[in-house]
Amino acid sequence: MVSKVRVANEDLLKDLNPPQREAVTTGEGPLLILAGPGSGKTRVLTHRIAYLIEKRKVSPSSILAVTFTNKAAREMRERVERLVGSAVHEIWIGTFHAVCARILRRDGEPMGFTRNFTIYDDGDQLKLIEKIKKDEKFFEKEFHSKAIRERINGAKNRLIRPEEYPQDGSHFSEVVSLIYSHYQRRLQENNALDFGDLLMKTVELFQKFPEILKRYATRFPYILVDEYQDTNHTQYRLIQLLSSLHRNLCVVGDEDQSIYGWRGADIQNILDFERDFPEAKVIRLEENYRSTQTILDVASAVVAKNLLRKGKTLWTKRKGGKSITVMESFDEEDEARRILEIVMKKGRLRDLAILYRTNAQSRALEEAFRRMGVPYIIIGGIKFYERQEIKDLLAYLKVFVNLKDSISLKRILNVPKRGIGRKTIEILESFADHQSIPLYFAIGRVDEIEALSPRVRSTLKDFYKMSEKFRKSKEKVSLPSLLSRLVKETGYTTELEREETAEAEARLENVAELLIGVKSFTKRSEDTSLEAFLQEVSLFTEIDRWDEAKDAVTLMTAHNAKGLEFPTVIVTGLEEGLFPHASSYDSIEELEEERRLFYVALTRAKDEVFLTYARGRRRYGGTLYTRPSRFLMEIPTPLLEGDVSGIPRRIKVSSSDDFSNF
DNA sequence: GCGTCGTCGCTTTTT
DNA sequence: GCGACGACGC
Repeated sequence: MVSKVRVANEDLLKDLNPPQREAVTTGEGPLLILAGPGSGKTRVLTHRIAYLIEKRKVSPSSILAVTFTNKAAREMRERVERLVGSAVHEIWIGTFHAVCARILRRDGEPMGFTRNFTIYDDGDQLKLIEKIKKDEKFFEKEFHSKAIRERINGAKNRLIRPEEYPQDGSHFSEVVSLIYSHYQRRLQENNALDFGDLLMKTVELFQKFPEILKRYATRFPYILVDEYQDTNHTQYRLIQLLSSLHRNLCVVGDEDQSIYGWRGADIQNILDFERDFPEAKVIRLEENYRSTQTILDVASAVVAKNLLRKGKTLWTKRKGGKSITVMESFDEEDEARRILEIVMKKGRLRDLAILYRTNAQSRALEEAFRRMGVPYIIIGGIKFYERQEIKDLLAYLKVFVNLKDSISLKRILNVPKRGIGRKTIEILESFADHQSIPLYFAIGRVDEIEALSPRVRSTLKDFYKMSEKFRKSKEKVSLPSLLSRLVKETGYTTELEREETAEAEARLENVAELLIGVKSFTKRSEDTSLEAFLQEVSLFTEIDRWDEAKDAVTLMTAHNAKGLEFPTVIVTGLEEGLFPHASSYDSIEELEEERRLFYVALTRAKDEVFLTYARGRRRYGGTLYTRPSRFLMEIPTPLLEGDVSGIPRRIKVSSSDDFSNF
């Protein structure tokens, strides 16, 4: 093992091309690496970290590497470990959210929550907003909770506090601002933070307590950020603050792959890097090691239509390559059938990815695959950790860790059914409000609540006793045994077993899968505490589930495909209104983002690309007749084969076209 | 407190 | 065209 590591060290620069080598060896000062798809970005990042440690004798503990997904973080960790061995454990490698959660658990207490805070997902956010609407009497129907949530999230992405929420004179902006401030207060009462808070509270912590910032900024003289084009304003500020002392900031990104603008990502962050750091060195990685020249030509031709970019020229030693095949279908079922024909001709199913714009498109494909018995994996859609039974069990665990988490508590009070209904919860909540105590403590004091019947009181006491027992045992027993005892003692599975329906069956399977998941977590994780498990689950993403070893076709959205590669890629639903999506029509920025998304989809392919579109698509029952996507038209005709005659030279989109159903 | 019926929103992408 | 969730009745 030791000798292996040493050999790797000597080879640290051997297999790198000149710009890659420069990116790895450039020492101090800000560095912007513009890395096209397939240009060895992760290779450069990992080798750079190894080079810092081995050649520049930088302590591993003074390096911070930030990514967007757990998958990217894990991959970076594994690859750095191969280069430097166990020193990798001292490096902070993690997603923005995980790194912030770690900082806040250590030092966040002055911000008004304790280290065992719960992380609320979008479902929890919605419940909280709805509760506020009820309590504060916002009855107007036009205030959709989801719209309010989007506004609150958007504000947090831009580091805007409730009292700073911009007023445009509309009633809605007043309501958002008001609900936002209630919302923040309630989060604090629940000792909970949402995703946006993880980032925003960390920045606020650093701004309010410069000595804490100084500690972190001193500790991390070397900061690396992956996918810099996807950072939002809050993440941008965070990185600025952390790197303010040493200015050894290395960011890697590609403005052409910026596809998260709708989530607050600001493409300007990467475009302005040289303005922020005038002394920055800029390195372009333009040699592509993934795709054929044909694929690159197509992708480049498409993205060249965008105006908001720095521009780069991708090239590869893999000259030529198969033409891109266009396929026209009658409708989505026909499309699925034809895709299956392509799939059947290929030997290894894991070599194939089918990409689409919206998750809803997976349905027709899924049915076709199932009918033909072809193995497939769908990433996205109904997520594992968002399934009811999983959320139920996790809610129990969350309460054991954080008693103030009333959202989770309410979820489990009557699950499985124990006769605690709406009325009882109302009585408990009103008592809790009057006493200014969290709901859980109200349950501990049921004897003081006269409005409750003796029977309900005794049920609540049983519930309380059981919770206390589990809560106290969580330090003593292992996580898997805690969970299996919980399942048994609450009677959660007994209730499902009695049902004897296919749905209950599936739920039982999911519960079993959760138990397996907990076991595997305990095996692979250093910190096997319940708290650590809950955090991992909260920050888990769909793509983390992707298992490349399994021989199955992968179905996912183009968004989820970023960072992956496949020998064959099939991009489906290339129709006006769908891809590009109709919601992007009213702004150039959004249309350019759609085009970048298409670019991302194309550049996942190593050898072969199929592009499909349907003439009509079922939507809400009716059929919508569609035209081929303008993106097809942007591909130079000589590079295409197949049903090219269906693609008009120019696609006119007139205002009379009805895309309102999209 | 629980089951049934009706309404509404969904299908843009998610850490 | 369906699923989730809320209102209402028992």
